Amino acid sequence: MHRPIARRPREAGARGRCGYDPALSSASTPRPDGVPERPSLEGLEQKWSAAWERDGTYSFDRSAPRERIFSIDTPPPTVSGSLHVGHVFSYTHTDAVARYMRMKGREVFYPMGWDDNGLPTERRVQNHYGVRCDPSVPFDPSFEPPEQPSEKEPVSISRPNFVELCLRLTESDERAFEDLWRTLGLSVDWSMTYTTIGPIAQKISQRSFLGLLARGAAYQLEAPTLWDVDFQTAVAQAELEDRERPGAMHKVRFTSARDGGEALIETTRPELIPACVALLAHPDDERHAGLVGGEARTPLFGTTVPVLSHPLVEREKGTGLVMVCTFGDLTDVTWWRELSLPVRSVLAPDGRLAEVPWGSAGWESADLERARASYGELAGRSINQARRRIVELLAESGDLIGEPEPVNRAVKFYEKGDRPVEIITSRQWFIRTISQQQLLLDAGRELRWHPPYMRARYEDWVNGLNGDWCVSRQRFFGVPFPVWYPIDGDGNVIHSEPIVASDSQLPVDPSTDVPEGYGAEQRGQPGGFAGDPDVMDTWATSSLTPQIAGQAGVDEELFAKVFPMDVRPQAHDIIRTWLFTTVLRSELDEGELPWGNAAISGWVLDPDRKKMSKSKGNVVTPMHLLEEHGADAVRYWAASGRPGTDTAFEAQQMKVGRKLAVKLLNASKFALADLPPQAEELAHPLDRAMIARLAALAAEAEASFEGYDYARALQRTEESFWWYCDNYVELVKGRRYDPSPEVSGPVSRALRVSLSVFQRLLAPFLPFVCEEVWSWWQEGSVHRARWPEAAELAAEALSAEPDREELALEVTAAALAEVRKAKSQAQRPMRAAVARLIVRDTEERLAALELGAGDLRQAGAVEVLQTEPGEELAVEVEFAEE
RNA sequence: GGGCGCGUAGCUCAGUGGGAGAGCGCUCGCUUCACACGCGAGAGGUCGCAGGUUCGAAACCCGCCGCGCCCACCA
Repeated sequence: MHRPIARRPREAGARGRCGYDPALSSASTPRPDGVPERPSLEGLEQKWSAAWERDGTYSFDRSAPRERIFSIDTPPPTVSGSLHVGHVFSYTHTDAVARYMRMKGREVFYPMGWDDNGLPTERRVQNHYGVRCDPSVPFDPSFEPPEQPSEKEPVSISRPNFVELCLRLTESDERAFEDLWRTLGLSVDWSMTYTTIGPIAQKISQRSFLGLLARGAAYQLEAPTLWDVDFQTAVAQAELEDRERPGAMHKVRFTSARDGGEALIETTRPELIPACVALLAHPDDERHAGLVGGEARTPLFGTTVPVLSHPLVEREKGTGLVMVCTFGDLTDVTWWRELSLPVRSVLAPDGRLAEVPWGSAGWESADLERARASYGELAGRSINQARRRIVELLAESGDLIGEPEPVNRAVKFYEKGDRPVEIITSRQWFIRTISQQQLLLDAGRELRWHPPYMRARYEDWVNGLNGDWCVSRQRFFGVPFPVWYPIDGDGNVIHSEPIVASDSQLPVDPSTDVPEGYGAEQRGQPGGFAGDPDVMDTWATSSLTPQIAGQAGVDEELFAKVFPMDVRPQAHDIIRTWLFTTVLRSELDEGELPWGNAAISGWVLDPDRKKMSKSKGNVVTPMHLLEEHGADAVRYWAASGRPGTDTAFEAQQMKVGRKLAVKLLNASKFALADLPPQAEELAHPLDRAMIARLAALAAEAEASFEGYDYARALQRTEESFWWYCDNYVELVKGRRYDPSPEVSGPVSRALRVSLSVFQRLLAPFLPFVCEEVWSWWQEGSVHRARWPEAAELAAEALSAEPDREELALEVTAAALAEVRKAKSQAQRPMRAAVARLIVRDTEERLAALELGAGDLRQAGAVEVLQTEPGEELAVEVEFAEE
């Protein structure tokens, strides 16, 4: 039995009134004739970034109350490196969240910093200007770099002059970065930028250091320190990385001092035999029980060393007997400390074996002449040269047992270095971390991590700390330690009694500034003073970015408004450095977390899933990308990378993003161009169902953003938008063009409301195209419009039978899809007329379909629509004669 | 050695207790009155392997395999 469906749409159901969102109600203002004939993405970046700058769209209003402010501890990119796709990727994530928060009514504190201090800049400046920093050279206010830089004979200049050149060079880098960020559409307030070498950063960094010093949380110590022999500076545990290097295991004979018996050890570092201070066995190792407690003699040098036991010795390794040197690795440091061993150091800071005073205290030998002769073969040589030579000497003396056995082993390198780090005793500044471990673990648990599993990396790191944080570097372009040391009458520098800078002096450079109570002429003189020659580790300043951006101690009112910050966005590879040190400094200085949330982003991998890096030659320059695909398209790709997840670089995804942007242009044009006046309320069940769906969508996108899951918000919104274009828009076309205002008025309203929602939901991701389509019909920036409220949309869509209407939308769209399928399979055009359409489905679904029947007939060009009960949706299509 | 994450269509990925999905790519069709930077359709999967829990598992539990990363060791 065929049952025709009534053609007339049902009367509108009951609906309630509610307070309107300003953006919703502004849709009722007369439409300006702002819809272009051929909408295009071309030039939107320039057009809108200029407009945003002119209108101060993103300027931070510091008069906002504290609870409304959302503050972001933006990562300051290293300006002396070049920008790469990874930057674009992660900064887009932050920007999407910032834009969401702004639309939610938060006043967003979103500054930008430039990390310009540190080694990378130093190296560039040295090469670029042909200069070399020498802190002993006096400041020359009129210094200009040579016109023809000479690499062979660099000009020695003072630290302030050197720093000035660093600033000059980084300034142009910073402009290039800002250009890129503006083109990408970061909603940063560009009046709030800072640099990590600028006076405010220096002042805050030095003041924090002096506070730590006064409270005993910073101290200096002459101690074994990780050391890079090329840069000749101390480095920190956090700056180390493992690299696989080939080496060789050498079996070497020591002799028992008691009976001349053999004591065999295995080592990969035979060049350190002259630095040997003990042999160790495991306490339970029967094999060496006879040796423990006695003494042994080193081969070639005849030094007498104790044989001791320690539980850290591994019995299975080598002979079970290990030589302790000062210092071969970090385990040596542990043994040296725990067993109170002496220091016998052979390695100079430049990575060569130093001259040592054989015969004097600590350098006694059973055969001094031989020790001197053997060591004479090594002194002055580099580590590798010395190793080769001592192997020859050991072979000649018969103390090398068998052939060296090649092994591949992981060696620790300074991450920017070319040779393995060594451990050298020197005087350095430290900040206490070991005594803070529990505090730091508690802080890590209090912090909300996105995604949560990233906390594990932090905890691993804190639990694995093996020494306090060494913060001094024997470099120049960094923040100096604000201390001097008195020089006694005999010319000795008294490091134990540092003269600290007064707070009003900050920032100071002790290499040129003079401590209070002294005159400049007393520098370096007996009875005078000497400036601390070192600078701080770059992380020692970067760890204060919340204080620097918020201008702690400089603009207290601002700082109180933005600190603690809401979120720290950063990549996972610097959890152990930047994140860890920032938590540490904030806990030490402020006694609280620096931020409530840590939003951790992944890396960009090349299509072969390798990390993109300059050395692999697989880096794509970001400006080129933006020019080729457009900023919105690139942002789309970036925003589809989930928090914390490494994402492959995919130009194809950018093309998809561009399609989405174009679709939004065209859908907006369809909805808005020559749109009839809107009615006061919705009238059609399908319209109400669509708006109800949008209410659910807005709620889901909001929940995702609140959990920093911008990717899910984008995915759901995009999915919904395509469904809307392909189904809803097709279904309502007939009513939209209907001459009767009774019909076109309500659908006009539905289109305005729905378009307004999509334009706003997509605005955090596609800021340029969304601003463009918003400008066609709305006042003000979409980026200052209010986020669509689910409750208001639900009220707009209020219906007497919401379930049936929702089902109607679903079934009608599904039936339309079936009609399209039939046309496609019959290879007919979509506008081909259908003489008769029979829809079979369950009773409930057919009852719902009644509500959408008019739209279905129109959209499918169906002349007669009939329904029959069935088990699931099926259609029968009779085409009209052609 | 410890930990974290991942393994779903050719590719990139969503789906976390009840119909195996999206986009891209591929194939076929369509000048459709917002859009050919378009529209419609189709093919394509033992959801890493094995066991368990459950009426029911891609999802939950146990084990294994593979990939990536972090930490530790690195005499």
